[in-house]
Amino acid sequence: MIEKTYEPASVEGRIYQAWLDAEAFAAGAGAEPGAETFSIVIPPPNVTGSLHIGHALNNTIQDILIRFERMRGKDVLWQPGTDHAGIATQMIVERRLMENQQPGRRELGREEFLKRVWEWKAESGGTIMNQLKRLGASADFSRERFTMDEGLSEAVREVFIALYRKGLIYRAKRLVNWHPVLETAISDLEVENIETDGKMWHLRYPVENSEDHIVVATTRPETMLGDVAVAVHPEDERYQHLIGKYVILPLVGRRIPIVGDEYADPELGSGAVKITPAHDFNDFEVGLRHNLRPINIFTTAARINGYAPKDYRGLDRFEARAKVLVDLEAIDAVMWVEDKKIMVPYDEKSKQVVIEPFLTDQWFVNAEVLAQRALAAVREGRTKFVPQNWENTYFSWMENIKPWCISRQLWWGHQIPAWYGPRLSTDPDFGNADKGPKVFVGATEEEAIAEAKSYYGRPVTVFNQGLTSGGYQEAFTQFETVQRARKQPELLAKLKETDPFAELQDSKAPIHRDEDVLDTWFSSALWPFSTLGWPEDTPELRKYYQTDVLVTGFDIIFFWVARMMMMGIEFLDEEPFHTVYVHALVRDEHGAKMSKTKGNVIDPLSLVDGYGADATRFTLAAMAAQGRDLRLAMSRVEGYRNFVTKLWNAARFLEMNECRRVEGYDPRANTLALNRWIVSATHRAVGAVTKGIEDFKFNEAANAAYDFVWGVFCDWYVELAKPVLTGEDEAAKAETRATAAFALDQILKLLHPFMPFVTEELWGETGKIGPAREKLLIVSRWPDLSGLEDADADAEMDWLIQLVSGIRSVRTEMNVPAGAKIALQIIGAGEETGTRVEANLAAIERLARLESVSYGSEVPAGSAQIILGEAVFALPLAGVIDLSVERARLEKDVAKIDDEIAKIDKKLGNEQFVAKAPEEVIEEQRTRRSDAADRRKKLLEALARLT
RNA sequence: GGGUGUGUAGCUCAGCGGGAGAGCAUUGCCUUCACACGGCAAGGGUCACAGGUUCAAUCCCUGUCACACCCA
Repeated sequence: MIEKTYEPASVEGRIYQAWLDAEAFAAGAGAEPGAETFSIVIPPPNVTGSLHIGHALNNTIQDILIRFERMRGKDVLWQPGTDHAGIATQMIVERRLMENQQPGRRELGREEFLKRVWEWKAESGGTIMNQLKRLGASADFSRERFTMDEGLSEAVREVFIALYRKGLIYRAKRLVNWHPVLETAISDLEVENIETDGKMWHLRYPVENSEDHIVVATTRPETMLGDVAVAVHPEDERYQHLIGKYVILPLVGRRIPIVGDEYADPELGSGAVKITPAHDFNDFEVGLRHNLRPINIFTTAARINGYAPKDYRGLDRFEARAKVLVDLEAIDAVMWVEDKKIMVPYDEKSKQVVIEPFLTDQWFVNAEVLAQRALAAVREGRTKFVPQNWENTYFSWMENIKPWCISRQLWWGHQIPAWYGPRLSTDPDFGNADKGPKVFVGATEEEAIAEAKSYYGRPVTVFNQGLTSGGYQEAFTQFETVQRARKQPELLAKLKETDPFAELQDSKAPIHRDEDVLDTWFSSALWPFSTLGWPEDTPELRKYYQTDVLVTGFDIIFFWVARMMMMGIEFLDEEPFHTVYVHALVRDEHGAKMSKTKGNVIDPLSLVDGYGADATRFTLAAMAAQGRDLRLAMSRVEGYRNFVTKLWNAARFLEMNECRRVEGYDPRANTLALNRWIVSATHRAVGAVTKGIEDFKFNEAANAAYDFVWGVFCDWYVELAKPVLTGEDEAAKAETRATAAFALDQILKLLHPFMPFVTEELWGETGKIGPAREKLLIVSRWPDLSGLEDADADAEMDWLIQLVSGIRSVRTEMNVPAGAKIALQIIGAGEETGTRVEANLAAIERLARLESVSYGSEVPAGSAQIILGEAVFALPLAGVIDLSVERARLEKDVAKIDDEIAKIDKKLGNEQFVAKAPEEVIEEQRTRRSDAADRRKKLLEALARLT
């Protein structure tokens, strides 16, 4: 027996376990032999994360696609897993250490610290995957991967080395976005520019050997300590005479040139700008154009370093600003100050730390080269965006792609497989500080040592203690000193004088591994193939790559889509997916972005707790219209919870009326129009839902299913079936029972991708009686009712529904008490109407609450009249109804029809319309006009009869 | 400043060249033998504004206004 109420909380866990026990999520589960594949890789969520509503939408969509294709018999893989979220995870663990008053990571050392991170990951890293399970995600969790797994790490090393050898990865000194608290480079995508109330200081710099001065404007006065030039627009007449002259930098005393550069905007401020290449991206470019050597005045913690005057050293950047301003005031160098809205780069996560453009040695991917094929793939349609307009976002980012800084000054991540050593004196770059040390890249230390040995032609020593501790730096310096000395005999002789063994000091070359790790996205970019076993040539890789769809939010196009495309094409010569489905952002009811600080976050798990996973999923699907944000209103969730209940109760009703599935039931053999119709209507619904999912129009699919199940099956089929089920005609009863059970089966299948739990539960319940179920619903076949359309039955039921609705409307408008049974008299019925009335007599009587149905030749006086087709359906209510009310009702109908006729006549009377509109449109208008005219005539007759 | 998108019923949103739709909310009736998380019925819209294209515009084009987001 189906329970009286459906309680998601008590059902969902059990059903989910049943799927797991049946291994229904495993790659290829339930597939037809030799079926084509359908695969999706999850965009890997952060291992530190927990499920938010965006994940819920993202994964609901993936699960709908996966369950749908699995039911269509495809060989399906949904690959789950998480990424290691370098910065976020390291921060969490460091914070935990601090909170527990344990030693920090530097005291612990790399190895011990990493042990702690792995411990934390083991402890709470599974959170988000477990939360996905509560949503009903049918990913193959037996294949769950993590970006730091050995196999995936091997993929990272392989890719790094391959790109390095191709020259697509290089090391360079560049300005990067620097996080001065974490002391690491971060991606430009992790920076959020926030408009802030700031100030613009106008500073006066004296021109050398002159009474003249030049005024520069800046929002960051402290960076003046690192100024190396002043730029003016080359065509700015005010300053042309100064180009080539020098100013003396106040407080510092440095003599710096005035250069002409178009970067200086004559309209802005004074038209002159200070140039600080080490601390501003634009200034860096200006510096390159004018061969200005950047002066970095900050330490990695954004304190003033030794390149600035003594008085400022050790101050942090904000203290330095205050002091610089005081000191400039003192020499009267501050001309004036204005308030100004300025864009300040903040760390995107905390929005607390101001990010610093910082000049350091980092590893970069030459993304511009990799981007070319990734761009072509989309331009040439091998990978499509849905909705298509997201292509523009992809193009604009890819076309303006910058070198991708992939090194991070962290410990948690894939340590860069690069070792450094001093250069040999024979090296063309020997002694060139800008070129940095000699680099050896290898998958293992052995490989790196081998590389180094062949370079040095002598043994090497590997220093692992790090640059700061241990003797590496010392050994490096000694090696270089000897190398330098070898070039100049007198230097060597001098060296030998002080140290007889000096020459031995380059007998062993010191090398040292890069301490830094790679950007997390470097490994995420490989996800579509590294999770399938690459670089091994595995069966899974051959089978499931190329994957089919990447489902993602638009904010992630740059993060994942672009990088996965570049890497997939580079290493597998094929795009990682043929379709990118970009879904909406979930906002709150009023359209605001959800955020913890605003406190308007809707926790998907609390929705699951309150309304059930099915209602939560259905809501997200039903609201996932393309190209629009999704405002989540609780009333909608509640509405779909009601839908789940409705389905449950309908199934319960069928069970109570012994609507069992029948072995060998053939819908083609149905005789009753009611049954032929519901099969036909189910066929239509299957078509609409199928098309919706295929086209990624999940809202259309969900609404089609909703309308059919509630609006057609429950509201009409079940109601119309009631008289049959309680009637005497055993054959009709048997056919209706079997058909109802059959239709419910199709409904369960149709709804399964959206509402997996309640449908699987009902599948089980209805499987307890009648023929045994062969398998779980999750691996059952998607409905195919082709050939079961039935236009005659559709027409008859449409007529019946119109008749019943018509009578109901009149009853209400005439204030006939709901409980009162009334008589119906039919006048002027043709043969077809007569047949239809007879065939559906019981249903008409019941649904319209009639006590009798009879035929007459005249409409009884004082009747309410319903015009349907050629016939008049009269409700003789003399004495009960108010004739003036009935007249008003009919007149209103006439007015409506008149309006319509007038509109059509206007069209048909327009010569241009008749001449230019397509024939079928004109024909349609003519048909509509004649139908309307017929109806109008009947209504007028009915009105005439009233008097 | 550049780009993208959105303005349709009180609210949340579909539709997007030829008959204005749904859910919720509202109003009235109904404790009818699955379901009050229900049933039946009803009211409610110059489809932001102004031009244009077209035989025909809520839908296409241009502009204006408003809002949102992305990139500088």
